[in-house]
Amino acid sequence: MKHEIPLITLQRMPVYLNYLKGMPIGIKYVSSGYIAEALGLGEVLVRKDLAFTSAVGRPRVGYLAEELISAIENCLCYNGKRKAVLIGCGALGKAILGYEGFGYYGIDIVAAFDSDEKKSGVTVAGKPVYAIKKTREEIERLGVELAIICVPAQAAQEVADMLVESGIRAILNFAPAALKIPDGVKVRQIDVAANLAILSSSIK
Amino acid sequence: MKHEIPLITLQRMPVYLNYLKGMPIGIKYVSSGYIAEALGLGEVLVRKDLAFTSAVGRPRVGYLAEELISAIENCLCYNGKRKAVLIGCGALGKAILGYEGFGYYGIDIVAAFDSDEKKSGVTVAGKPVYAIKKTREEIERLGVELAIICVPAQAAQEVADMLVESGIRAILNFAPAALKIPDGVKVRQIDVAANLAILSSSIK
DNA sequence: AAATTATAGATAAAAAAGTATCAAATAGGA
DNA sequence: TCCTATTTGATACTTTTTTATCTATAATTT
Repeated sequence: MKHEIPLITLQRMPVYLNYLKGMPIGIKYVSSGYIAEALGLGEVLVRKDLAFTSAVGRPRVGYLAEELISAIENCLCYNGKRKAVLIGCGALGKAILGYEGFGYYGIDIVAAFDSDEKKSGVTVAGKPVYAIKKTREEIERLGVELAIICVPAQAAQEVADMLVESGIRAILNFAPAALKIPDGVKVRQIDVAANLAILSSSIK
Repeated sequence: MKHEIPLITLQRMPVYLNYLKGMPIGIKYVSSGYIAEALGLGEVLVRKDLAFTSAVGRPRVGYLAEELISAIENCLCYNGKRKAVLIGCGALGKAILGYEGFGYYGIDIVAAFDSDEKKSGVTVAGKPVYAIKKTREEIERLGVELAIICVPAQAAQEVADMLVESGIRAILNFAPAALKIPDGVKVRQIDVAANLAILSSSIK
């Protein structure tokens, strides 16, 4: 495996992984051309991406599917298990808590927080919900590195500041607000409406 | 406005828009440097992006905020209003139906569909829910162009095929599955777990 | 066993995206 | 009114990303 996988390659890794996991179980080998065709990418691009993993392909055959899957998984969670918390147990927060598939990437949502004290003490999808003022304490106690923000846009910056102070190292932000975050803390933004707008603009 | 805005620029448009809309109302002009600083981008990049809109800046002053906002909005929904449907009224589907902010981009979710017939007839966040077998009929009747897939991964391809047959032109897919879609129909994928995994991998 | 073919992996080229530099414009102050 | 500082928009340059080409390898066919 080479060093420092470019973000753009990293972003394609889950796409490869999904495709590979979705293949019929009988298939033992996959070629880069086959993957490229299925995903609408160039075959050289696929090979270059896969070159960042530890998988090696065999001429005339391709990659051993099973090996490729674990090589990509390894690449996506090569630091082992990571803990995450979720802030904001509204409809979206609850939906995410119920979402299976984090474990898949070595991520474990260990707790959720909400400003509505009435929600404290309950569990959603098996995850305990705490009052938001307990956030820092719990993050430090549990050694959490990742956070998911599902609060309304107006509250997002305040929550983000608190998360950064608590030592969180990466934030997935669903609030439609550009967060001001110090260097060193990574942020990714998911704005559902914006994504649909981008699609809408790109059709004539 | 130049022609054919690159996707990468289009993707930043909502970011600019959010930032601009979040500014204190007293501010009349914004410079590219100011925006760049706030969003952690290069100032030339911001100017290049904004050059795709119809907004023109004034030397020594910057862009008229109000004008810039509508220029970007115009750019993101320059075809006017678009109708969308949502397939799959589980927790995530309901959360999205309740999400305000589509109208903002000229998008109107006009109906939702679910395979569970018990949900037919009800409304979620004011949107009518129909049986999934009515999808094609309703899409054609209402002249819908956009669709949001919120069904489980196993069902996603089948739903996507039906949407394409019904004449849908762009799909926002929340199911963690790579969809095989004919050219001409645009797809964007949002995979929550994958996004968190990418973040997780990018911290050391 | 030799020839053929499909595929990986490497290298080179091209295209796209981002960054730096600079002239022109203009607001504000001397 | 003239000078200075700031900001746009254009152009040139650099870096990143993607695509094309080529060589080596190994499975398959002859």
